[in-house]
Amino acid sequence: MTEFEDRVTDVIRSLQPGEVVTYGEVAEEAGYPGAARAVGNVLGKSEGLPWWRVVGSGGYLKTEKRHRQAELLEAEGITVAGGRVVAG
DNA sequence: CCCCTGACTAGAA
DNA sequence: TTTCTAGCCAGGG
Repeated sequence: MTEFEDRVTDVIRSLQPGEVVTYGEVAEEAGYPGAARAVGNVLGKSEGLPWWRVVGSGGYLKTEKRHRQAELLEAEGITVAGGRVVAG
């Protein structure tokens, strides 16, 4: 477990139900601005994390599990349409 | 160290 | 709107 993974996992685990952030925001909060890609890698490697609360730029669901992600997000009161999170 | 890949992002054509 | 390029960080060969 690297410090990077430690930071990223900590940030993601601190997310509350209904809270959605982007890979870039997670990377920035973790102290690694620009490491959005590495954030995605950590999400895929780590387990037991609310990965569905992390989306792409603009709220777009980029993952292969976007269908599952949409269901999980809607289960938390978040609306997903057109493959992206609807803000409002 | 160098090269390629990946759940990324912003800018330009 | 779609396609391509440049930048960022981490991991494996």
